[in-house]
Amino acid sequence: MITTRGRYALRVLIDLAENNSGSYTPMKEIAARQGLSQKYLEQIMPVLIKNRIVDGMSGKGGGYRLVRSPEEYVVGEILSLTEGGLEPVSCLGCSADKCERSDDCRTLPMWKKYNELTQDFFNGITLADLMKSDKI
Amino acid sequence: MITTRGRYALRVLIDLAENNSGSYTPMKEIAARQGLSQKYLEQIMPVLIKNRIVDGMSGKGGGYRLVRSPEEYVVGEILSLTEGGLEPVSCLGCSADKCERSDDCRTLPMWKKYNELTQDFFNGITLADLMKSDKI
DNA sequence: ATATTAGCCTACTAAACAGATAGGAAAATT
DNA sequence: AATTTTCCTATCTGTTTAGTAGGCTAATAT
Repeated sequence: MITTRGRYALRVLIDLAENNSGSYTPMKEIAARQGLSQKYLEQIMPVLIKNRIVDGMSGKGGGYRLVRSPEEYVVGEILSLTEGGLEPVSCLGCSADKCERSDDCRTLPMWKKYNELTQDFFNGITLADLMKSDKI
Repeated sequence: MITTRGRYALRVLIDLAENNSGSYTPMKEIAARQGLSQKYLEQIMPVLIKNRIVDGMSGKGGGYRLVRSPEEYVVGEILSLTEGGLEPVSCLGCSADKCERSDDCRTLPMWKKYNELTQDFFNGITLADLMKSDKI
């Protein structure tokens, strides 16, 4: 289940893209427009900063800014970063504690295929696609 | 994320299908073969009984038995029942507290499409498919 | 009768996660 | 120096996950 972290991150990025004036947009504005807690969003942003998804600027006149054009943002990347992966079962996670039954697990191939399906789906959608909803 | 409830339920059904002798298989045997807690499985089984997925028989010689042939079991049904739905975001759940922004939500169409993709994927796989892993 | 087995029920726990709230430090701009 | 804003850390409440433990009843086969 996709949590608020991933969903809110997407909404912030869409908001930034739709209200893009070239300058920085303070989180206060975005939170008000989106009806979300500013403090909670401030917690989600650092991971986007560290991974060069957005550019953050402190001080008066500061805020956040996209660093690419909307077509260059892939939804799968945003969700993976903010959710910490999109794997449908724990055995496929990065902290994969290698199940000893995995060699003859009857369901593992299914989970793997579903994982690929999920990755492909979300990697096939860009921020620009989300803005013109008929593309989805 | 698919939890142990859904994954274990599938493993129980596969075990029943693979060791199908026509008679009833006690949970003790299944738990031992699959390396799972019998008590925990006992918690998961009632939902499968109530929805006529398996047939349970008390007393000596009792246990559980499939009521259909493996080709007639769809993975999506098993997962939906044991997980309580497969929706990727809470706004698509049955206890849908109708988000007031849903009319112009930029991401809702994506979640809906992903939901359909997920349903279609798991509804396209049967227990019989899981048994011959090359089919996946 | 006795042993076996599901079915049901209650209670409990330990750990993690979800969804925040709060306070303040650091940086940058005016 | 004052203000704005990011950025960091801590805390909190409630829920979920993944079990464990125990016992009771009803049904069934031998």
